[in-house]
Amino acid sequence: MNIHPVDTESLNATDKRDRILDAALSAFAERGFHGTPVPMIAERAKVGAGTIYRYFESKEALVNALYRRSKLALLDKVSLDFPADRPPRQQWGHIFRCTLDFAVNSPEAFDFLEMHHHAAYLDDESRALEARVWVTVQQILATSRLLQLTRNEDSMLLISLVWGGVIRLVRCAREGLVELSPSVVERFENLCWESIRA
Amino acid sequence: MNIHPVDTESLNATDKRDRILDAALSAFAERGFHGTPVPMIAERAKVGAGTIYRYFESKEALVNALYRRSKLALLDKVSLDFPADRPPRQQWGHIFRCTLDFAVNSPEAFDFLEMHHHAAYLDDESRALEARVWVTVQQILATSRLLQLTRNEDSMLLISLVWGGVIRLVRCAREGLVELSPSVVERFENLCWESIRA
DNA sequence: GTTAACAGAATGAATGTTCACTCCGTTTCT
DNA sequence: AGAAACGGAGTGAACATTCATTCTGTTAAC
Repeated sequence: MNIHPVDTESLNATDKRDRILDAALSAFAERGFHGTPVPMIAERAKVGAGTIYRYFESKEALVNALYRRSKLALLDKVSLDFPADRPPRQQWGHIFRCTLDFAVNSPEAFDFLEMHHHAAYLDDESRALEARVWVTVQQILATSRLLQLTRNEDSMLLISLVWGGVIRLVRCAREGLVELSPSVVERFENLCWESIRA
Repeated sequence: MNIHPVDTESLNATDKRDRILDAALSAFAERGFHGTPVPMIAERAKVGAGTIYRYFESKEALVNALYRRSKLALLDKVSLDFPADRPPRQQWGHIFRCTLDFAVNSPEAFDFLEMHHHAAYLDDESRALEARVWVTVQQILATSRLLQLTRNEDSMLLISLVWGGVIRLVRCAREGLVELSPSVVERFENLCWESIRA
């Protein structure tokens, strides 16, 4: 018997859907897709196991919804206030800081997005989103290359080096091998830029 | 009683053990640890499911044995003919080429080693091996820094950038976004070196 | 204003499936 | 022949998913 009044706000459907997504994110980021039982997600979300199936058709539909939510969260962060009319150096700085911000403030989402084996269960919509992001980044780099501000090198190689480096930096920070102090962040941003600039 | 050598016997056994490890590697690299049923490994290795338990105590013991075998394969490759008495530039080239060689010739082992979620099931022995490799790399970089041949920067940052970049390059190649031609390999090797040298 | 009836969201025990691992009859060695 | 290795059906546990039921907020009746 619950003698306290029920908070009707918290029973809002959107809110519950988000609770399930949040719970799934923390579980997947920690244990992977196959390593996470649906009932565990239900427990973390504090809902019945059956409730999850009111919001998502299947475990696979859930992980896809989560993937898109996470990817869009990062994409939106970068897109907001993107300095489209400033020099590539500033554009790079913006992307870099947004990404690190995201990694620090939403570590589970960042880890989840960088996990392997997404390919095995991602649906067409998720893959389309992935491709969209990729094309955007390449366009930015192509532009700065035309301006001769970055190296005259295959953009895939430059992106690989810098993006791989950022991901690795975050992982090292996660493992306590590096502290992401403002100084370290700034130095790494410069290090990356030095490695791709003309 | 048995006056015959047991060579044949043990060779067969070793061979079968390797078949199981090979099968596990291809399955784990493709589907992850939790996503791979033991009977699937047995089928790929063309042995009975029970036979696996003659060679490995559990699925977890199997993945640990596999992890160490894969890690040591890369480590041995780098250690063999390591140009310890040549300049850091050549040492880097050696590490880089060995790693790419490994990624190209043993793609499953490379992918498997770079997967997330090893932490969840790796035992002490596996983690000790991991640490050993890490320390070795840091020592090499520390030396070249003393010689003022690489940037006077936190070695963790330099390693993050370069190692992260290599991993990302391999993944891009895997996805068909880059072709690992000799020219690309050489250019990326130089790109990495440029990014860390003094 | 109070109560009864209703709609549909939520639940968690039940279901059928799949898993890691075992056991024992068969095969392969010496 | 005897021993060791093997295979794969068998086993209980854990899984994803379902569904009969409960709960809750809203409305209708008086």
